[in-house]
Amino acid sequence: MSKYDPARIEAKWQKKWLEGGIFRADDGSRKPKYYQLETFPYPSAAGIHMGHPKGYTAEDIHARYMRMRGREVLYTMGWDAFGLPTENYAIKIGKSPKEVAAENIDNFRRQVRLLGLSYDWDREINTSSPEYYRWTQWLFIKLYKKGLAYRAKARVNWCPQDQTVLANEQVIEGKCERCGALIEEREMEQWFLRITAYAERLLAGAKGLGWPAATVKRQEDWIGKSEGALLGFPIADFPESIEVFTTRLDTLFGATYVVLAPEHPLVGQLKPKIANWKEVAGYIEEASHKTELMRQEAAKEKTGVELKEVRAVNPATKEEIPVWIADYVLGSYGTGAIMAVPAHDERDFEFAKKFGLPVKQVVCGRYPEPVCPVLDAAYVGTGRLVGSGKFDGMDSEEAKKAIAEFVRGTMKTQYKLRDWSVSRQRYWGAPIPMIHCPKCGIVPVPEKDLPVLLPELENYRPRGMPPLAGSPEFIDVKCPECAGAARRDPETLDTFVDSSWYYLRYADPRNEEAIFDKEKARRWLPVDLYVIGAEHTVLHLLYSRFITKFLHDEGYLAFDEPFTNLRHVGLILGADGQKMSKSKGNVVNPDGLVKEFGADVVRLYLMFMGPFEDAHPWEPKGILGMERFLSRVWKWGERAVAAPSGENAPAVHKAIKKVGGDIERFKFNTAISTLMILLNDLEAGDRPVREDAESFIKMLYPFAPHLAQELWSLGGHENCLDREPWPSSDSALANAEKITLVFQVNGKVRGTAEADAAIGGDEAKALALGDPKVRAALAGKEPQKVIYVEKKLVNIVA
RNA sequence: GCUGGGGUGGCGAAAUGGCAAACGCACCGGCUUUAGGAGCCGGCGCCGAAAGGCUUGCGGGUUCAAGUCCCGCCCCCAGCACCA
Repeated sequence: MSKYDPARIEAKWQKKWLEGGIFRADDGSRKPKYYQLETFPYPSAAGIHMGHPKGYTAEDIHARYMRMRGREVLYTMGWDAFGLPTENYAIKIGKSPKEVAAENIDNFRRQVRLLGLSYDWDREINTSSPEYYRWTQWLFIKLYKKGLAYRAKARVNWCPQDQTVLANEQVIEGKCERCGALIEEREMEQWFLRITAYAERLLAGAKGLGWPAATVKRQEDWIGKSEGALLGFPIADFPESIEVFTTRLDTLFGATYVVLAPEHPLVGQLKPKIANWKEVAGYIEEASHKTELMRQEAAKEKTGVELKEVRAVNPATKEEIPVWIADYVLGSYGTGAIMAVPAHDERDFEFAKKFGLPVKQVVCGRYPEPVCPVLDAAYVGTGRLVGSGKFDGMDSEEAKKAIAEFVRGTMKTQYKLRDWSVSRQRYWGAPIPMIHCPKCGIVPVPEKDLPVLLPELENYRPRGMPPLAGSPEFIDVKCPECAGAARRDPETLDTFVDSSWYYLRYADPRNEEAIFDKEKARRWLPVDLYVIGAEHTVLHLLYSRFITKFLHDEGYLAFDEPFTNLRHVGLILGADGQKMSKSKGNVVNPDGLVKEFGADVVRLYLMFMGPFEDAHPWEPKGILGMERFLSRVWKWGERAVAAPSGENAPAVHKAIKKVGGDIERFKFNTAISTLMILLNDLEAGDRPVREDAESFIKMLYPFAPHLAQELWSLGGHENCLDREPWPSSDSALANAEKITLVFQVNGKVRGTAEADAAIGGDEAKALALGDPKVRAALAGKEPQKVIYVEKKLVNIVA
C-alpha cells in the first residue's frame, strides 16, 4: 500500500494530458458542442490569487463532466493583457509594458497549469498581440463605417493620476476605478461608440437569457428606459421656450415652476432679462466646480436660484410661473430642464418647501375627495385628476395621453445609458486605427494595412499628451486617400473594447484572414455557459452584447446574444473578511497550497467552502478535511479497484444521480458531501466491489482529476477518464428496499420505524397506531384524522 | 432613499411544505503510536440527572405539518444613487 502523493501523480498526469492533446476542442467532431467560458484574467504582476482558481475549478469540473456526458467541449484560456496597471508598473520598474505583460502572462500560465485545468491550450489568445488587436482595430473600423464610432467633444471623466479619460462605468463614487484618484470633468474631443443606438435591443434581449435575475435587472437599470413626453413651456416676452421631459404629463396642471440645470444654454441667452444675474452667475460658477462626488454629498440639501423677472407659461393652465436654476436637475439627462410638480415629486416637493414655492395637488389617490388634503409629502402614486380643468376625474394613465394631445407634447423614450467613451490617452492598448488628414478629415486605416502596430517607445510616461503623440515615426503618415501628410490618431482603445469580443475569437483563434470563420462560429457559438465575477454585471456584459448584436447585423453571426447562460462566482475574501488586495496585505496565493496539499485538495476545498455564488473569507484550516478525504479515497481506492466484480450498490446509483444534478446546478459543495457520504458507506461495507470503485472514481474525476485518473490506471485502464461516459444511474436500483417511516402525533415526531419500501398506506397507518410512543402521546385520545405521506411519514391528528 | 440578496450550532453550511442542523472544520473523550499538526472509534444546538421539553432574526397568519408559503417589523450585505 502506498501513500497518497499528489506531487508525484499530478505532474505526471498534467504532462500526459498536455502532450496527448486530450482537451483539444475538435472542430470536426460530430458530438454536440458545448462552449464554456470564463472571464479571461488580467495578468497582473502579483500573479493569481485564491479567487481565480475558484471560478476556474468550477468551470473545469463542469467541462470534464460535460465531456463525460458526450459533449465536444470548447474550453480555453486567454489573457486580457492590455491596460493601465501593467503600463504603470512597467514605468515604475523601468521596463517596457510589452516585456512586463509577457512575464506576467508566463507567470499566470504557470500558476494556472498547476491546477490541472482541462483547457485547450492551442486556442490561447492574448489581446495585446498584433494577431489579436488587428481584429480589435478591424472591429473599430467596421463600427466607424456604420456610423457607430464617432468623434465628439464632450464632458468626460478625467483621471488626473492616470492622465486618461474613463468611461462612466469606470468611475466609482466619483473616483477612478483603477487608482482611486478623484475624477475631474473635462471638455475633450473623444472617440465614442454609439451603444445608445442599441439601447432598446439591449433591453429587450436581456429578458430571455438564462442569467441571474439580479444581473438582468442591473442591465435594465443601467439602460434606464423611461417613457414620457417632451413639451415646451413658453417664456413670457421671449422668443424661445423651455423644453422639458416628463414621465408624468398627468400632473402638468400642478407644475408650479420650471427648473433648468445650471449649465443649460438658455440661461446665457436669458442673461439680459435676468434681474439678479450676479447671483445667478455665482451659482453657475459654484456648480461647475462641484465634482460628481460633492454633488452627491450635497444631495441631501437642495440649492438653487430663481431667475428673477423670467417667467415661463404653463401650457395647460396658461399661468405664468417662476423659473429657477438648480443642480438637482442634471444637464446631461433629458433636456436639462424640468417642469416641477412639487405635489407629486419628492425632489420638487423638498425644493418647493425650502424656497416657499406653491404646492398644488392635481392627482388624488382616493377620488372624489371633498377637499384634497394639505400634503405633508409628495404623492407620487397614480389616481384621478383634480384641479385640472376638463381633465378632472380622469385616470392618471388616460390623462397622460389626453393632456399630451391637449398641449401638443411629443411622446419620447429616454434612456440613462450614454455612449461609450473609448479613447484612452495612454500607451498600452490597441492604437486607434484612424488617420487625421488636413484635407480629407478623418480617414480609417485601410484594412490591408492592419494591424496598426503599437511601437516601442523610449518613454511611456504620459506628459499631458498621449505617449504615442510624442513618436514622429508613429504619428507621421501619408493619408490613404490623398497621399498628403497626415497624422495617426495618438490614442489607444479602452481595454473593454478588447474584451468585448474575445469569446468570438476562441472559436477560431488563429485565423489571419478574418476575425473568425463563419462556419467555425456557427460550430461553437454562442457561449453556452459563462462564469464571471458579479462585479462585471454591467460593463463588460453590456459591451459584449452590443458588439455581438452589431456583428449579427453585419451578417457575421447568426445569433445576437453572446452568452446563453451565466453564473456568478462569489469572491474569496481575505482572512479578515475584506476583499483581497495588495495594499491590505491579505492576498492568498494558491502556489504554496498546491505545493503543500496538491491541486486536487485545493480544488476540492474551494468547491466545498459553500455555495458557489457566495463570498467566503479564506479560512485555511478546513483544507485538512479535504486532505483527509482524498487520503481515504486513495487508501480505499487502491484496494477496491482490484476487488472482485459485482453490481453497483443502491447507494452508488443514488449518488450518481445526485452528483450529476449538483454539477449541472453548480452545487459543488453538496456534490462533494455526497461523495463523502458515499465513501463512508462503501468503506463500511463488508468487502469492496470493483464496479462501485469505478463508479466512484468516475464521479470523483471532475473534482479531483489527477487522483481519479491515477486510481483508474491502477485499476488496469489505459484510457483517459475524460473519454469515459458518466456512469448511469438506475433509478429502480437507487431506491433501497428499506425505508424509515416517521410517526407524528399532531405534527410532532413521536417515533420512527423501518419498513418495506413497498408498504401500503393502511399498513403504515396501522404500524404508526401500534407504536408504543405514539400510543403514549395519544394518551387514549381518538385519532380524528390520519395522514400518510408515501414512503415518508404518518401524521396522526387527535 | 430605491432595487436585489440574505439572517439556521463555536465556524463554513445542508434541508422537492414532511425526522432542522446532513457533510466538513474546530473542540472534547478513548484506542493506537518512540512521537504527532498522522490514523481509527465515539461525543458535540439549548435546558434537563433522566424522561422529556425548547430551538432556524422578531411578531402574527395559512396548513394535519412551516427554516421553507403569506402579512408586518428589525438587522446585515451588495448594487444604484437627485435620471424628472
